[in-house]
Amino acid sequence: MTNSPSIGQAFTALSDATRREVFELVAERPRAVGELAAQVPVSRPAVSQHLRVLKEAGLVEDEAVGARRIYKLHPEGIAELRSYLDGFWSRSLRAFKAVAEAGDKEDR
Amino acid sequence: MTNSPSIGQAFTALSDATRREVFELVAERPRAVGELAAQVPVSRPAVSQHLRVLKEAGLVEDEAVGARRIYKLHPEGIAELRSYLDGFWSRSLRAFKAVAEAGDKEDR
DNA sequence: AAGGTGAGTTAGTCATTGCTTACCGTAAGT
DNA sequence: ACTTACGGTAAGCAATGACTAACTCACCTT
Repeated sequence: MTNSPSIGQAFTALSDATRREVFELVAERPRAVGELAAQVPVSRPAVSQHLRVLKEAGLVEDEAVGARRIYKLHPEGIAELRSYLDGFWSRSLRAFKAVAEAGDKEDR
Repeated sequence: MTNSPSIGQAFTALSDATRREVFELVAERPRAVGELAAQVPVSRPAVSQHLRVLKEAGLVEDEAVGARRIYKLHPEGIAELRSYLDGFWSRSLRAFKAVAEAGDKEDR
């Protein structure tokens, strides 16, 4: 229960293509902002803004190293999202199957 | 090796709060458009548009029943997204741990 | 101490999108 | 056939958001 970011924030964060790209680069290995900006077709401030969204969603964290800031994954936030999704899919599909079986019954 | 194109659509589809609400209603049990619109604080055409986004993302499917259209989950699309995400989280966290261990080594 | 480099913030622009109202096609009942 | 119910589509509007350029601050050289 640290700063439990809403699930909506995580979806929103990952719904933008550029932001997903940044996130995947960070996932490969920790990187500084300038390095990320070099791999992506937008300016450095834009990357900075994307990183802020990802950070507020609990998906990445940053660490100051001299004048640079190194961004890396925030595994706890990711695990949290992951387990939420697992529950979400299970619930949904369970309900779906329940309805399907009830439908079978009626059809007979 | 970025995204399979539909992954972004799925995230986008689920990033909107109203659309998540519609999706969860459909997940509970199949429903007609008007029924969904009655449960949600937006107009029927708005729900129609949300349903189209969800459908294009492969999350729901529809079936004509008389003059009504019944929307239900599209379990194959959901399973696809789910397994993509599982792979994604595993890859990411594996890379994260690899970096963490390499860092330990250097620190010694 | 001074210049250079790395990064977050602000202001402003332009495109996207979520919403509503109005309209149109289709199915079903009388 | 007419009418009513259901739902998708179109046009238009307001709000959100992704981006850039310009600024400022912090750190790291020399």
